[in-house]
Amino acid sequence: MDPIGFEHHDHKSCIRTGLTAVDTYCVDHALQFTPVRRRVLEILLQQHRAMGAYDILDFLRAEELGSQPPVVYRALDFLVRHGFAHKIERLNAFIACAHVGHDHTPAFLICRSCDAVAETHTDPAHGILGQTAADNGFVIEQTVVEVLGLCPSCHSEGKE
Amino acid sequence: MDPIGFEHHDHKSCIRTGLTAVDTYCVDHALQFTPVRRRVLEILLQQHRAMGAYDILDFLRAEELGSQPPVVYRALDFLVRHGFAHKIERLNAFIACAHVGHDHTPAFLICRSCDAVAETHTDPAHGILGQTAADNGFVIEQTVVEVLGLCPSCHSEGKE
DNA sequence: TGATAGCTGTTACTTTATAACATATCAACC
DNA sequence: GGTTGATATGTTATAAAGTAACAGCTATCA
Repeated sequence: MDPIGFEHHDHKSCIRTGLTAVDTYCVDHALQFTPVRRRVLEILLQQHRAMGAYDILDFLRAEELGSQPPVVYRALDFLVRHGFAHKIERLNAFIACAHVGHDHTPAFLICRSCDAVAETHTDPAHGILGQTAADNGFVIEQTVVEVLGLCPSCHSEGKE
Repeated sequence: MDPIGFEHHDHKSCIRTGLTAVDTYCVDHALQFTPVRRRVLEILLQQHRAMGAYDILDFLRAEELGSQPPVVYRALDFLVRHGFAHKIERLNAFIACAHVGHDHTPAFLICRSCDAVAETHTDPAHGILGQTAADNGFVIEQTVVEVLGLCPSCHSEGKE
């Protein structure tokens, strides 16, 4: 499970693979992967970047697939709830999950210069943080890890 | 540096200590710790919880210390920029720093049941995440770590 | 003494997100 | 086959969070 986001790749196959994985998962788990939900995920996969809910809504509007905020927020809620997409809290934005089907705690590397986002993973239960939580009787359920900095290409261009 | 937030403590002294530490830091670093900025920090210390900007603004309004959003957002920006307060992205809220003066990467334990927030710290540069960033040439500048779950007292009360 | 830099006050606005209710779809069950 | 319940969508309206832009104030200092 390498981080996905900064390197070049076969993007068409990455969209296809992502949708197929979710199709399969939804069939297996009796989830309704409806047209709106599918299209929102497809937009996220196609754009391959963190998108605001209203950015996504613009796409839906253009194709008459729902035009009001609750439509896109509900679809995003479904996708996030089932791990098909993630919310980047720091950006108030959403991104397709790069590791559908793998149980993982996502972590994001966010470039502050070009806004590229790469998904990787982490293991909060171990290390100093997990130890602190355990010592204090705190029960970890979900972990948000978002790293800000400079991606390889912005860094090599000497961006400040 | 123990996590601060869930256990009982001498709260008055904690407010006093926090303000004094920032007073000193600002004198040493030629920062202007103005009345509005001081009062916002004091409110955060007194309330000892994550507060939305508009919650803080309500306090300021009541004492005629500025009544419009930019006033509180600017004060918060100052406090966050210098590490006297932190933003909890997940809650769109702010909290006084519990470790002023110590150079640290804050991490927060957030109870989803009672909204209590405890500040602890982490070390993102080490572990799997730091390794991944290094391997990919990503330069880490800032890290957001927010853990959601159940605090000891909500957990022991059997909250779901 | 006027020029600069930084802080505050205010208006107006943008962006992000949700409550509430009506309508539609579909499968399970009698 | 009609009823019911659960789930999804459509829509209006509004709440909550955050910012741009500009005017005015204060202190410092060349």
